[in-house]
Amino acid sequence: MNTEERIKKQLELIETMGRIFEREGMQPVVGRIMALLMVMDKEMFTFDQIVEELQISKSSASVGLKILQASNSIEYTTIPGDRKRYFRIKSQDPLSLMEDIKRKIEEKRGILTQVLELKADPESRNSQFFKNLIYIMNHFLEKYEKHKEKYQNKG
Amino acid sequence: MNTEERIKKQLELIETMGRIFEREGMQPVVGRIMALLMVMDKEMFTFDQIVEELQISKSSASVGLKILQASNSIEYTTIPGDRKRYFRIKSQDPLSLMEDIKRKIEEKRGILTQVLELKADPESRNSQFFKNLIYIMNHFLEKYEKHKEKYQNKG
DNA sequence: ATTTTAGTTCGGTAAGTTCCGAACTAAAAA
DNA sequence: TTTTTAGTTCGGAACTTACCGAACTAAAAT
Repeated sequence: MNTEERIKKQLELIETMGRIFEREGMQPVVGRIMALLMVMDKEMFTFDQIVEELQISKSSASVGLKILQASNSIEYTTIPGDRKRYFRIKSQDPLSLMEDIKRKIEEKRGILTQVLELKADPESRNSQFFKNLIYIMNHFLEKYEKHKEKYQNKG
Repeated sequence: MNTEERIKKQLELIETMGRIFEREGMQPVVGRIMALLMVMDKEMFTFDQIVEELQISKSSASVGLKILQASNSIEYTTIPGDRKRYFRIKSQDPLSLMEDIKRKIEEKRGILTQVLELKADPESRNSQFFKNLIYIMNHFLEKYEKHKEKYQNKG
């Protein structure tokens, strides 16, 4: 694959990823900024480069970048003697991805526990189903913790 | 806690759960139908009972129930000599919850793999970060499979 | 001192979503 | 045969979101 082909595919991937981020609740422009910062060979973009590359307004870029910073997804560095901000994705601890998933499972478990506590009949069809769900959630959360420990110790 | 208190809390929980489902992409009415079928002591509701209980229009109920059936979240039974449909949540295999999570991780891994393949420099900051993410995803997917097997064998 | 750079903030608009009521249908009951 | 029941479908109103352009600001360059 030559460079030209590669760049074309990268641009396509930005659209695809943008839609995935959108499905997860980001607004379209925000998702595409995130995707841009992830896929291109250049990994630091200035405000104007983002505006130019994605063909969006300065205001959308400004708001979008603010949202991504607030959600801890990107950061910027500055170069002395250069007024521009250079934006890039924030490379957090890779485990934080798994921690997000864990938190979501815990949230669901919390809700199901409340539902169960409020049931008149703890043996009803739904009660039993929810007990099962909670059981499996506990099982996997437990296993997850063990593997996290191992992973952290080994590095 | 007496029955009255319990029912009041159940109604509150419907609102809370509705908002959680909303955050996950359901439209408000759909989320509240789902929550209703989950939390109340009665676990089978007719169309009219849903309309009445949630104070929504018949059209919203009709569309909402169709969406929930299409997404495999609810089902209905009928009673011979009774024209009404009795809707209830579908209690799938509890593992399917974990399978959903697995699929999402796999999807993300697929995208990151594509990103990585299109990078000019496979040792760039972002490339390295993505490699790390993919590594940890693989690690946990592998462990997940093992535990699933164990769980299925034991029951 | 004034112009340029690098953004931010505000107001409005276009598009999309969500929901409702009214009119409809198909089957069962009267 | 007419009426009732149990929904469905359609069109549009009300609201929300997503984005833009224009006006603005604060710092740096000229």
